Amino acid sequence: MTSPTRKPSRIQIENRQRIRDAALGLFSTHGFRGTTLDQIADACGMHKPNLIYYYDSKEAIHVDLLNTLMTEWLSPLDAMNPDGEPLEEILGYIRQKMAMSRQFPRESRLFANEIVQGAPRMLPHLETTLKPLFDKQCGIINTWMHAGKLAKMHPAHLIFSIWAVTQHYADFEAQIAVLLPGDDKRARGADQFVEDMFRKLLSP
Amino acid sequence: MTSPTRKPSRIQIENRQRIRDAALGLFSTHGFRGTTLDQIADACGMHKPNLIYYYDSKEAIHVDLLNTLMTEWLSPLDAMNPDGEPLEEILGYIRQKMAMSRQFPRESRLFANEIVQGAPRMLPHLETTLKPLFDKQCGIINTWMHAGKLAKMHPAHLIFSIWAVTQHYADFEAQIAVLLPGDDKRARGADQFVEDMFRKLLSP
DNA sequence: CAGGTTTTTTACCATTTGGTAAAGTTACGA
DNA sequence: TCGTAACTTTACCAAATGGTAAAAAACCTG
Repeated sequence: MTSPTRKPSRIQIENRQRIRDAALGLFSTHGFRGTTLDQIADACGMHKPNLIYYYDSKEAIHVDLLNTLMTEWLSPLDAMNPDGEPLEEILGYIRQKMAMSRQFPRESRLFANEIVQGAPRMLPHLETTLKPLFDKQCGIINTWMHAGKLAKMHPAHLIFSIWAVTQHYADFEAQIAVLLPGDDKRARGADQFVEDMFRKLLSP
Repeated sequence: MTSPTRKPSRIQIENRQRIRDAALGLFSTHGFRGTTLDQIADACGMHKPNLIYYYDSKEAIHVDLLNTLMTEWLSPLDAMNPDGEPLEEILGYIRQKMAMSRQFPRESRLFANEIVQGAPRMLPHLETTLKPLFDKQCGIINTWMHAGKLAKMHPAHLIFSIWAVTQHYADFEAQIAVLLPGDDKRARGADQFVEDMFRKLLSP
């Protein structure tokens, strides 16, 4: 690999992307230890030493994935506007989370795997990146509640419940597919239910 | 091992239990592939070949755990009484799920790991055991709703949301511990929030 | 307490797996 | 177009890992 200061070549950008995409699929369904370098190499049509040429180790791929995805995964939370209409801001956030569960289930499961196992590779990132954002948004929600715009409740637990319910549709998809077959209108039904649920909960 | 028809000896019962207990802790935090036989042997003070004496393979331990725990994990759902007071029956179920999240987080995470990864070793069990119970309880809830005892909503999604919110406290504990430190009153706050949330949601 | 049965331990093995060395090939700027 | 740096491939390795063979020890029952 070239010196760390040099900007990456076109080939580097492309191949790192190929690796991340293949690794995302595998890590998200088999976990870190359940995925082998050979599987990743296979999935992206490269040879194993070639992966190590682009990433120092298997763990480096995993860490890069987590860090790369963390920001975009959180961006809808950051986008909540303190000056907006409170109920619509939160419902908008919930809608985005539901859409992400459907469009990016691999990302959701990657994080789920990591957190369920105690966040061994992400705890620092949670402290430095997630925590400040979380606290800020809790503050905004709290302001809204005290202004009488929303029903009063513990903002942190409210966010937890939003994460729990929305991500559940991606993370526990295997179970849901068994219990509620015929997936045509499943997505719409879920959207409807979740929106109604939080609207009722939040209405003052 | 002795013939399969013979009833297990005292030592067999004890040692299988020791193995399951150690394996539960490890599988639930490192996943199936992330746990080694040596780790399990270490954790229960036995030698590796001794594990294989009691269980045919590492996978056999995992499967036995999942099957053994599935029933007790679901028993509160089964306990919902069609002739009881609807709101109290469901809130009672929710309280039990919250208590289980706190008392048996290892079990919760074991299942979470398994389901997130596509339930590779549990799909048949979900179909045969969980699905019928789930359908039955959805029917009961539906009856209650049509009798005007509860707000009308999709019963399946209601159960999903209960599972999502209650199990979230066990499965994502690592994240919650970062975001809401000072765990003294965290449990009480969670119980309060979840109960209020579903009471408001379900009131007709 | 004798003798077989169950349980534990030691030594070992084949495969898998993350990673390396180094030669070979391709891309690209001067 | 030529030389060098970037990239790819082949061959390989040490450690980890799931599991076995068989001897040794502990246990139970007649």
